[in-house]
Amino acid sequence: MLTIKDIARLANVSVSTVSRVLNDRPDVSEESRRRVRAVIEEHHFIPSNTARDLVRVNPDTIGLIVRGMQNPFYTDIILAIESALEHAGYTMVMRQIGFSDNEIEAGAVMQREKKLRGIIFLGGRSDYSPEELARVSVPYVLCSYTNACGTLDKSAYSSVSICDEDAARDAVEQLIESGHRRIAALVAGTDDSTISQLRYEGYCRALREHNIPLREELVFTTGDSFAIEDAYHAMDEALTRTTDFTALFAIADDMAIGAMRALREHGRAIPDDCSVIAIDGIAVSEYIHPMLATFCQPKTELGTKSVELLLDMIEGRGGHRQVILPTTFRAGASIRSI
Amino acid sequence: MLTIKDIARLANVSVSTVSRVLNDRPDVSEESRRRVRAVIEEHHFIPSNTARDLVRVNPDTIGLIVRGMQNPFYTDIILAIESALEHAGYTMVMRQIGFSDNEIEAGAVMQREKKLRGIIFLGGRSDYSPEELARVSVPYVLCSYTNACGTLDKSAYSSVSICDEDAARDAVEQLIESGHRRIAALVAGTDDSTISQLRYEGYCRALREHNIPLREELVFTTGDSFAIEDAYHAMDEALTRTTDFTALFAIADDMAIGAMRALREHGRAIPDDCSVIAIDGIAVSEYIHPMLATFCQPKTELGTKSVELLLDMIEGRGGHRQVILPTTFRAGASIRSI
DNA sequence: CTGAAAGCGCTAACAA
DNA sequence: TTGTTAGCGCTTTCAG
Repeated sequence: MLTIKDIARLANVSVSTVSRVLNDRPDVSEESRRRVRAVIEEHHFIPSNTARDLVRVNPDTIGLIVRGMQNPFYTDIILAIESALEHAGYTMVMRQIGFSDNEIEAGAVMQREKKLRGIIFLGGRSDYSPEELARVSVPYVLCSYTNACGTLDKSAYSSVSICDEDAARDAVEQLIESGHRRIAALVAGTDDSTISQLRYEGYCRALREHNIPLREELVFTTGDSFAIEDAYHAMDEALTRTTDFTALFAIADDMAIGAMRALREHGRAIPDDCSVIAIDGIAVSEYIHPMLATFCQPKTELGTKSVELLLDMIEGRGGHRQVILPTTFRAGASIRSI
Repeated sequence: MLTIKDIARLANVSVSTVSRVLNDRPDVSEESRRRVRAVIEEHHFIPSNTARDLVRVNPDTIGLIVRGMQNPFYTDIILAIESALEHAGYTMVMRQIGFSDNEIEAGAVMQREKKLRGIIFLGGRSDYSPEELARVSVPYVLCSYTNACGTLDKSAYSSVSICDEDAARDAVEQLIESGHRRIAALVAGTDDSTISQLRYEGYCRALREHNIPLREELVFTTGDSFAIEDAYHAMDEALTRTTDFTALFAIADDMAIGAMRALREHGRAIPDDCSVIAIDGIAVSEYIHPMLATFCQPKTELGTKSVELLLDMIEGRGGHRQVILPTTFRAGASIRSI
C-alpha cells in the first residue's frame, strides 16, 4: 500500500509538499506540483481518508442518517437534501442504518468520525429520551419525523414532517365525503409509537368528527410490518372474517397495493365494491390500475426545508423549530362515490 | 471530545487497558474492566473508528459496493449477502454509490480505508478495462452483473448473474408460444453496453429463432432510463405512432408497470388487447392487477453465491469463476393466448 | 516555496 | 494482568 511518504520519495519532495498538492494548496511550485501529480497518477495513489479524517477538522460536512433503504420516497428526499446542501457549499455524507439500529447512536458515532457540523435524521423513530438525544452535540434536524407520540420538549429539537394524524384524518374524510360510512383501516400497529399509530389516530378522529362509531373489527393490522406482502396477508385474513365495509383506508401506499390484491382475490372490485385511499404518494401507486388515491408527502420540500432549518442553526440564524408541511391530495380512480 | 486517554485517566488505568476493554480482550482483570466500563458508560464515550481503522488490520471485513439504491430487488440481495457473510464469520461494510460514480474507484478507496479482505460489487456497469479493474487488489466478485458486452478476460474476474440475453429470449418465447407474432419491445437503450442491450439482444434472438422478422418500429426506447415514469412516457409516445402489436416485452418489471398504464390510457386492455411480460420479479409486480408475468431474478441465490465465490477466493479454495444462475418464470395474468 | 517534526486517537508489540 | 511506547497515514504548524 502506497503512502504519501512513498510518493514523496518517488517525486523527490517532502511529504508536506505531497500533502499540499493533494489538497490543492497554492504554495507549491508548478514544477513540484507537476512531478507529484505525475507520480500519483502513475501509481494510482489513493490518499487514505481514514488518516485524513483523523487529522483534518472538516468545516462543512453534514451527516445524513437514513433508516431503511426500502422506503421508496426517501430517494427523492435524499436527492433534495443533497442538492440543497451542495448548493449551500456543504458536503453530505450519508449513512444507512437498519430498521432496528439506534439512529442516535449512529449519529453520535458519525459525528465523531466525520467531525460533522450537523446531522439530518431521515425517517426515524420518535421515542428517544432527552438524554439519548443529548449524545449528539451538533445541531440536527429530524426529517419526516413526528414527535406527536414522543415526550420531547419542543424547544429541544428541530423537525420537518407532515402531520400524520391530519393526513390520515383528511384521507378518511375524503372517503366519508364520498358517502362512505363503513370504513375499514389497515394499519401496522395502533399503539406502537410509530407513524402507524399517528395515522390510526387520524382515522379515529375523522370517524369521531363525523359521528361514525369506531368499529374495532374493521381495524386490520399487520402486526408491525409496513411490507406489501404482510399487508396482503393481513387483508386476506381479515376478509375471511368480515366484509362489512365499503371503503378502506391504508396507512401507506405500499400497504394499499398489497391490500388491493387481497380485495380483488376475494371478489371485491376496486372501486366498485370497495374504495381505497392511502398516504404517501410513492411513484408506483400512480401507475397501477386503478390509480391509487392518496395524500402525497411533499418529498422535495421535506428535504429542502430540513436543510434550511439545519443551516439556520449552524450558521446561528435561528434555534429549534418544528415545521409541519402540508400533504397534497392526488385523486385516483380507487374511490367511488356512493 | 473524549479519547481513550481521558477514559484511562478517569478510570485510573493505562490506555492499553482501556483499549483491551474496548476490544473485549480476555487479559483484563474484572475489576479494571468494570471500572473502565463504568467510566465509558458514564461519559458516553465513543471510540473513534477512524483511529481504529488506521491502526487495525481488519482480518475479516468484506466491502459491498452498491450502485443505486432505488433498485428494489437489491434489498433482498443485500440481505442475503449480509447474512451469508455473517454466517461465515465476516463483517460486511456497505457503500452506496450514485448512478454515475465509478465503482472501481469506490472499491479501491474502500479497500484502502477499511483494509478489506474482499469486495462484492452489486449491479454495476460491465465495461471496465483490465487496467481499471487492476486497481482493486483484493479478491472481488461482480454480482448481478454480466460481461457479455465487455471485453474482459474470463480468467480475470468472478461474477454471479443471470444470463440477461437468455432470460429475455425465454420471455419473448413465452409470448410467441402463446400465439403472438407481433411483439413490441420496451428497452432503455439498444447499444448502451448495459443490461438493456443484452435483453434487447435476447428479444432479437427469440424472434430470429422463430422466424419472425425484427420490426424496428416496434422497438421503443426510453433513451437510457429505467425509471417507471420514463417508461410510461416512452410508451405513451410510441402508441401515438403504432399499435400494430399484440404483446409487449419490457426489459424490466418497473418499466412494464409504467408501460401498462400507457396501454390502458390508449384504450388497450391487458391482457385482452395486449399481453405484457418482463424480467426481474420485483415485489410490487406481484400485487398489481393484472399480476405481471415475468422472469424472476434468483435474488437470494445471487447473494449467497457471490459470497461463496468470494470466500473461496479469499480462503484459497478457488480462482475466478463466472456463475450464471437461472431465472424462474412467474406466470401472471398479463398474458393471453391468441 | 519547502521540509522537519509534532501530533490526530487508537492498537499492538514488548516489558514489567 | 498491566503499562510504555512505537507507529498507522496524514495535515499542519513552524522554521528556514
